[in-house]
Amino acid sequence: MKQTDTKTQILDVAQDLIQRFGVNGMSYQDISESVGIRKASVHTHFPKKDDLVIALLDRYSDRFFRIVDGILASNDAPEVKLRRYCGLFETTLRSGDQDKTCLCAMLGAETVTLSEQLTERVRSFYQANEERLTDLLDMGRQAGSFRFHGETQAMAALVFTVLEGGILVVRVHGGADKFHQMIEQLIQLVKG
Amino acid sequence: MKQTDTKTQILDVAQDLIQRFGVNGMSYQDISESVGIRKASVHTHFPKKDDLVIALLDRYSDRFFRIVDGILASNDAPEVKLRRYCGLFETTLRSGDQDKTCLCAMLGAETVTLSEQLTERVRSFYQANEERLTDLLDMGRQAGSFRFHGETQAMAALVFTVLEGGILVVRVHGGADKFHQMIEQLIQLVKG
DNA sequence: ATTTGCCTACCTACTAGTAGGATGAACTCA
DNA sequence: TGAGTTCATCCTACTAGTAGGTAGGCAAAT
Repeated sequence: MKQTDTKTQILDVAQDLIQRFGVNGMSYQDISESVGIRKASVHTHFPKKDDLVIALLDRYSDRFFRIVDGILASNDAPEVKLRRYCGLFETTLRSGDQDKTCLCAMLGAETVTLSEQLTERVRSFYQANEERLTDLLDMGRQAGSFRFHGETQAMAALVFTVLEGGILVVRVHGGADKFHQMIEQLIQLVKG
Repeated sequence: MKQTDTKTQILDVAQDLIQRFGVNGMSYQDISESVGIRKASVHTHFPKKDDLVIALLDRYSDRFFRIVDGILASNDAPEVKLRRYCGLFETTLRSGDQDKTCLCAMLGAETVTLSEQLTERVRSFYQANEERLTDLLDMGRQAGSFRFHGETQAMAALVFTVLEGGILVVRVHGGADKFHQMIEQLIQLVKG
């Protein structure tokens, strides 16, 4: 019980730090200060930094896709599903001090400095998202609620990039409100 | 002459490193090794890291907007202008090992860890881009070649985000070819 | 004669990671 | 039941390496 507590606390703190400052902007010292244990004790739970980030990515992916698949399995109209999906990213951005990105967006920006293990996990997160988006867009198209030009896959890639790239970019200028406005514009284009 | 040479060399190397690894992933040691002088000598030219990055941002902005304004002032059709503008980002991504981002895209992702001075410069880079894009989209709309829904400003923000955010994201999965495909899809949506 | 550019040598602070000891809870077995 | 054992967690103390930055000297050009 207490064991899980500390481990979970470490993961929670590390996730928050990475979502704001990035993997390279987060240190074991930062974690230890936030959790209230010594730096060496953090290493007890996650010997190497990669161990921590991998555990983090796995937990994040699991949680994220459980929510996404819940949205996709619902009886909502395609447009509502799309709005709820986009809302996940907006909610992340609006949480805390409005400077939190998607974990995998941050890792994506840092990809060149990361181990192949990490990059591979981020890549499969991206891929899984695009696949689900492709399905969603396809269904919406068949239902007649989406009328965009071009291939569904290209549109899915575009939507995902706006969300994942946008959450990084808007922190500099415009913030969550601008992010919201951009998503709205995007959805209008999807509807055609 | 020789002074300018070294200074320029430092700027060139630093820009390349930041575009790939980020400000926090680049060190004076890295620069000194690439240029072939000692670390302390880099400090002679740019005492603080912020001095270097500010000089870099100013040079980058000047060069970038000289090119952009050249495109906008040309006699090309709006669609051609838009393609040439997007092409600037794609060219950056395709240069070197295909892992180079826009300088301000990288700084944008790192914004939370940067000084206000730097963030302010990145912000004005973003703003200036969106203004020019808004003008371009407006002209294209009036000429009848662009028929997108929604406000021009929202569309400009969307286009810019796809370019600046996309150049970060596609390095993980898809690379320059995917980036190209996304831009193509975006232009189709702008044309309506 | 002063400035410029580069050097060696150094500083403090911080990075990830390790060694080994103290504590305490849980399990084992006579 | 009680003694011994194992194991997890946390600790202090440390390593080697890297970060940004400084002090001060030397040589060549202005």
